[in-house]
Amino acid sequence: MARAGLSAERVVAAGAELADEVGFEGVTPSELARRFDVKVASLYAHVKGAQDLKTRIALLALEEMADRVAEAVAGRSGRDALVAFGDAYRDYALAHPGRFAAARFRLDPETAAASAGVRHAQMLRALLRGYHLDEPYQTHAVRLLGSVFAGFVGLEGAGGFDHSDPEPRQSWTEILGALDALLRSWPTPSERQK
Amino acid sequence: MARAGLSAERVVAAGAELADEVGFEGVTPSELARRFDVKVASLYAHVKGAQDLKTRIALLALEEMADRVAEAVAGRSGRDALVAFGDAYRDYALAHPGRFAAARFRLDPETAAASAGVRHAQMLRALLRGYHLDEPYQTHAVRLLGSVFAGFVGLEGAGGFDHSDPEPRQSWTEILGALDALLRSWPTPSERQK
DNA sequence: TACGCTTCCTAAAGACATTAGGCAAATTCC
DNA sequence: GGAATTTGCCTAATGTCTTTAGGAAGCGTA
Repeated sequence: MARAGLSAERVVAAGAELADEVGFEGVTPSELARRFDVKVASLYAHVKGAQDLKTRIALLALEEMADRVAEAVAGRSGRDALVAFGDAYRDYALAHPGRFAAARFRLDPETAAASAGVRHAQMLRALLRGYHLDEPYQTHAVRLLGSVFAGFVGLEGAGGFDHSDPEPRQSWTEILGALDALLRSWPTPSERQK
Repeated sequence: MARAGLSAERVVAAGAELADEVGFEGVTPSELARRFDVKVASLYAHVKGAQDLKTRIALLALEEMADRVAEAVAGRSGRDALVAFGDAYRDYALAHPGRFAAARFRLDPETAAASAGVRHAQMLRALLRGYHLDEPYQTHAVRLLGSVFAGFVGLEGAGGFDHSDPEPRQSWTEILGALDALLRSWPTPSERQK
């Protein structure tokens, strides 16, 4: 009885590949076992179950995204950093739609707190240092950027921009530029006086 | 053999209720049949299958959201309309998380084209008339607003804002205000000269 | 009242997730 | 190098879900 040479890492990595091919919801222990040419039950030696598998893929995706973003923004600041951050995020999602969907998988609070998700937030805050925002505007800005990134990329990936004309890429560039301007003037002078 | 009095409408409505209770992915023909105290196969007289059921719930949610937004923005313009739009959208998602998730269910292109999803885009464009943007900035703006709305509400609903301090509501208000300012100065004077 | 349409049923097949228990391959230790 | 142990993969079985086929009973209508 030859062994397939599985391991938790290989199973999760294959799950991530599978997600990119067929969508995150198509990632099932059964399909994965088929790809490894192994019986389903065998996977349970490496992964606790379907939930665990999805969670691990989500964690992997969060790590990978955080790594790419970190590399992209390294040595940049201000608008350059904003664009680098956004592009790294979006490029990852376009290249790995299933992993990106996985990264949006709901994790329980403890798992989320120990995930690379916190690095994402930290990097956003680091990016915003270049804009000299005081609290609570810094938090508002983190949420705004997170919302725009997740929202735009999610809609683009879901085909939400398929039936109107300019390339999504153009809107993306303009939006990043506008966000840069917005952050520079936030809070507005009139609000600063309060 | 007493009849349960089902119909496609009742099944879909119950499916929407169920989605809000247990999440959209928890909506299954089996669970629905249990709630109606009916055998699973009976549902197939009203709905083609699980996919059809989910699609119909998605369409219902899109309709409901569009109706609420339409009522909220009626008679308003500019910043008032923007805030009304955003609040109606967000309030709906908070009150009906399962339906909101359903509205983000991927529909095939023809179904999407015939759905209330197009009303959403039309209403955004109508809203933006108050900001006098020329193409392609109007499209960029539609995409920006769509991204912020979907992104913020999605993250909030997923608990993404649970571990930092200001209430999401505050960030939301500030973000809407900032978007209003952004749209007013978009494109920037320097870009207008090009 | 008898007809037909619709609603709901039983029955059955196929896919997936999960657990229990067994055997063989790899690893470790002498 | 061989024995002991750990580990990887298997068979078997159970329960859940989806879907289809075909039958019987309620409901409206002629």
